[in-house]
Amino acid sequence: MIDIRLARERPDWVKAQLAKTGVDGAEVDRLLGCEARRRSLKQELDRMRAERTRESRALGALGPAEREARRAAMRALGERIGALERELAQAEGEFQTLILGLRNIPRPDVPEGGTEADNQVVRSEGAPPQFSFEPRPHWELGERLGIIDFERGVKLAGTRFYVLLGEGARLERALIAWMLDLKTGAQGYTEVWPPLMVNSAAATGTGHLPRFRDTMYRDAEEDFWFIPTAEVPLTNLYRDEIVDVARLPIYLTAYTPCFRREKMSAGRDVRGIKRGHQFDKVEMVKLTRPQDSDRELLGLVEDACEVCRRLGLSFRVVRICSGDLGFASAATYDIEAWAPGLGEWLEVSSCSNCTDFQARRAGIRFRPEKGAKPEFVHTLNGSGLGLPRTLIALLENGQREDGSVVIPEVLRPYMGGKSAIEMPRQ
RNA sequence: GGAGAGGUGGCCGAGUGGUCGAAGGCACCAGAUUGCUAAUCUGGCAUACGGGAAACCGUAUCGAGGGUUCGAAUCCCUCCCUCUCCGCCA
Repeated sequence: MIDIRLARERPDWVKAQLAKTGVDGAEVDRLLGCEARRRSLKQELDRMRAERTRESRALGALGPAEREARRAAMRALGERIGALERELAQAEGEFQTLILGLRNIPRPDVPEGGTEADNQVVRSEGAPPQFSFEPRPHWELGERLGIIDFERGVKLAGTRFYVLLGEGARLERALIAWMLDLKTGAQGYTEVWPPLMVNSAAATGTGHLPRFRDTMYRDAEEDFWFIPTAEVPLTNLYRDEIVDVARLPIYLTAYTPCFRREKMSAGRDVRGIKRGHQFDKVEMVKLTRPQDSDRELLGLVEDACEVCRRLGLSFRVVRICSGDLGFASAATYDIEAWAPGLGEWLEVSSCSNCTDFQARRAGIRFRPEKGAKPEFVHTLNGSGLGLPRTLIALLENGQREDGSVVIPEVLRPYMGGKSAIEMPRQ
């Protein structure tokens, strides 16, 4: 959530910043109006409670007869306090709804723009492969190789599910193991194996609740939400804690399956493995001091690029414009890998600086120095990478005319030394 | 799932209706002191919100939420969590 004090002190500035993301200034006005009402209610309530405390203590010292005489008046005061408390609770609830529903403020250097079309390609790396034949899409390659089974995925679960088989399953496992080795090795992240279900508090901490409850799967009876990304458990690891400043920055990584309803994307990307209800991802999360987060975002992007680079993929880095930023993000870079079969750039990673937005929601703080007041950390997250789209890029880039697929050098030790996935014998 | 015990400040731990935000201890910070690498003494030391230029003041917070009461850490109800034992299970 945003800093309500900032909004109170510089409402015009906050409105101007949020306007860049498409937020109507009236929303900020509503929030401030509600906050003012809440504050004045609290002030009046504080006065009345102070009176009650004072009088009650005096009563305690009195004899039974006098106490009895004043009881009615005190009771009336208690009832007025109760009424005011209910009123305050309602205002407080409204305020929480509003502030939890308001998105993060973009960093000042984020390019302004309304939609995806205004995103900027920052740089490109790696030449796209040239084919002497028409490159096939991954679903064709996967089915012919017998490593992706769409029909049986539908049989088991439904549309948007698939099954990886044989070398396909092995390749997925190889990618996970290799990526984690890279993250935990040269890149210095600490590996985490978190719960795949989290409670509402955690889902609220990262900004997924309350606004995006429709996008998550949940347990019907208990307060469990299937994680849409490992960002949720990783960022919430230190929820309601004051982390030792000497430990910052904290780098975390985890491989997890991710679960998304994809209701909003009905009809989009229905073919292939680009968008499923369940997918694997290796995620990176950083907790940093506020003054370090801009620099750490660049490092995060670089850590994701390095995965593409070592896989031999052709990729580009895209700076997301203000209007296309995610809810919690103040600055985002996407990394897109070229998929020659699909003929499109695939978002394989999205790296964001969420500044103090999530830290405020989740209560993650640090003490800059001994005796100083705790401040909110900055949180960052990025995919390193999303597995299905990486798999698409590998299959489509590595394909040969006979339908076999070359395995990148770095993955071969994880694939039993194999250098290619060959077509099955008829 | 059943039975029992328990959840109090950074930690340990007292407190069973009234100046209790909460004794005491540990840890921490400041000062004093001692000729020795630490001891002793004194003082300070929760968080959030609101008001105030500030000193400071007010309110809330003793797992969470309700209730009783003039007044609740303390009594009642519901829920959550932890521990022990039993059952069940990968």
